[in-house]
Amino acid sequence: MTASSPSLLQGLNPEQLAAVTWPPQSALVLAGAGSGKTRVLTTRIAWLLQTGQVGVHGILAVTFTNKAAKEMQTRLAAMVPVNVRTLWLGTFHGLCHRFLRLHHRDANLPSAFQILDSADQLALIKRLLKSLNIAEEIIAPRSLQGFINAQKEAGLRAGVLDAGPDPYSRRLIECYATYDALCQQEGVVDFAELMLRSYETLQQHAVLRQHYQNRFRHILVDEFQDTNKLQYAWLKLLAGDGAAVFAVGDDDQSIYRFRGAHVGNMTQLMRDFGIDAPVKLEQNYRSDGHILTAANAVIAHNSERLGKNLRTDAADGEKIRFLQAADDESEALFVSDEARSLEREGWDLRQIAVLYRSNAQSRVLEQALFQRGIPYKIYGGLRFYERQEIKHALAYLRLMVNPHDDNALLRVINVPARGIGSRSVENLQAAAADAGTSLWQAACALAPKQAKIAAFVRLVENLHSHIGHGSLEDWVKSAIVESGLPDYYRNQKGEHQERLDNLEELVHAAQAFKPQESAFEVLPENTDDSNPAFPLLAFLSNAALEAGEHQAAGDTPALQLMTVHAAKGLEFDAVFLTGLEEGLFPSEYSLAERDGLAEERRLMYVAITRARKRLYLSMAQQRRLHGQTHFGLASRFVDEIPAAVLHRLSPQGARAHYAEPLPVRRHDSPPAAAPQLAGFAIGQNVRHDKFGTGVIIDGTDKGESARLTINFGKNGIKELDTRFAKLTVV
DNA sequence: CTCTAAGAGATTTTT
DNA sequence: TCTCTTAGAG
Repeated sequence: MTASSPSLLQGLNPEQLAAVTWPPQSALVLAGAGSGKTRVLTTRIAWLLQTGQVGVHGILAVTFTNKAAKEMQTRLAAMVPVNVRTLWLGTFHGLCHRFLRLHHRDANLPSAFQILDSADQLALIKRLLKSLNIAEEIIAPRSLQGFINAQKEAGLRAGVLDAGPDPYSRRLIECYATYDALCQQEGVVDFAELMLRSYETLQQHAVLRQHYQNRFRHILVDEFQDTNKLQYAWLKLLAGDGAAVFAVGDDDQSIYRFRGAHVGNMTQLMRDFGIDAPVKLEQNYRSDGHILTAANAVIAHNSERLGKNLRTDAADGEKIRFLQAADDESEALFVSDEARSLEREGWDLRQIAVLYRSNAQSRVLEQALFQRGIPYKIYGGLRFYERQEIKHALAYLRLMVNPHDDNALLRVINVPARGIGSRSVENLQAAAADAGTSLWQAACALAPKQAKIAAFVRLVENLHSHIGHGSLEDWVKSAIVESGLPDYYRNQKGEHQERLDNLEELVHAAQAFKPQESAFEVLPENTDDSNPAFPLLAFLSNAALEAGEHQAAGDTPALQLMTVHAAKGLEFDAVFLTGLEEGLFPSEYSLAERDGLAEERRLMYVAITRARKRLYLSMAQQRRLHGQTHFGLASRFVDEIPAAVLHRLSPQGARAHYAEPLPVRRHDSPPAAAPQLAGFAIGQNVRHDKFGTGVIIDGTDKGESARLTINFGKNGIKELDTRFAKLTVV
């Protein structure tokens, strides 16, 4: 074995070095925000390879997002020469997809199975409910979708679910069973199915299981705190008795419980794999001291942590600025003005983020930024492969590979309009149901009698005939042109140019597409699967698994707007954390859930640790939400930040003054001219001996005194008379 | 088929 | 308040 080259381990701190050179045993690495997590993970792989402890063949490296997988791949390639084809590095779903392509027969799937994205899944569910004659008022399609996905992510099939006495649950379970049968019949798998089917296939086929258990000696997992129960079971099954699992994660950054993430997997891993204690990475290379102090202080309010405290060699830096704005509009204007000032001072707008708890908050911010002419970019819109025109084009491509894809057929049988209205489609569906065939077969049967359906059948047959000659790019071009989509969009009034551009872009994407994964390579053992449509199949799978960027990178510098969730894993020179109000952040919903507050606090921790140099916190005393005015108190999370690192800005002329420390001064007059309420006013913050601090949300003047409605946050909303209640203005 | 109007629902989201 | 979806009329 050659000694590892010094350059590989150079520059690692002692913690990182310990993690990277961990003996070939399982480990749980607790990696704090900004502690060099990705570096440790990739260097560990490089080190294992370089020291000859394992071949590329013996490594399985799993991430959650395509972005993270690519990042690792790039970094790894820079460290050691790796054959990307033999390395199993990818997302959970990407790897399961590869596995199912390779072993589709064992998994009982057709070789050309297709992947349903969430929207496709929902469409199929709606169709299913209709066919079962279940009104959407009885079972909402979205809740059924949530139910099915949750069950699959818990590893449960309809057959093993206990209906119990509740007829609604029984209904859901029946729908789940029918849904699975329908998917199987149509040869489609949803995201959760990719995982579950892989897991079951491994479980049921001992030879296959042993093959992979013997093969993967080192299993490395990124963002381990985000794994759900099924993913954990899958990892455990693959690891078997012999593999070393190297899991990197941060329990304090677990913010995806609502979609099935199970932090308990971290302690479970320690138990199942005999790990005595986690390896901790606590040295932070991102944020200045005060920012870290705030982050540590906030997260310390959570119990049941694995325990970790970030430290830095950096200076304290600037204090955290906190603004209590009168309302959401002034908050937004403050952010806008401040961002512009920062830009003038030489900060890069791309390195400044505006974060919020919920997407609805972005509107006010957008308006203010637009008003001030500050370029911004929002993360969270439709992604490339989710756009209507792209999904239409993809539906034609799917019919090209497999005309029995009912979802695809229904999507485009009348787009562009070709005289096959809802009535004709219903007839078609009835015919298919009667004959027990796909819609395509029913359409072919009806074609001799109905000219319009015959035309559509001819179109699809013609598309199908392209396969076997020409390139992927040619096929995509043909599908777009022959479908008539470009004319359809050209003839539509309104903005169609963007859609036409996107269709053009789809052709470019096909041109540039190279299937990266070996899943589509023809294996010696299944040579009969040399399906000539494989490039298209790979292209379609890629479109479903990797829906593309939320926003084109763009070259003009722009402020970055996103939810706190979307900001996880990113970092910025300056961060504006807005809407820090009780009920918003922490969200009202979370307070009702068990451990909901702890998760919100982790979210706050994530938000704080995004900032390198400067952090702004802001709240609005009055905010319009869903058409109603809400009066909110400052978030409890702000109070959890030590006063010593917090600098409260005065709302008036915050910009003009904040260069010098200001005395604590709060806004003490309501934004709207309010009637005198015995010296109080709506919107004011007041303190009561028993109820604590609250905000006046309503009041009636009674001459000498006033009757005030006060929101005391967690202590409830009280009506108090100023004659009796001892209230002091804060 | 397309347009309009009315109604419901409105954390967080990757694959 | 706003946005998305769907039902019904033209």
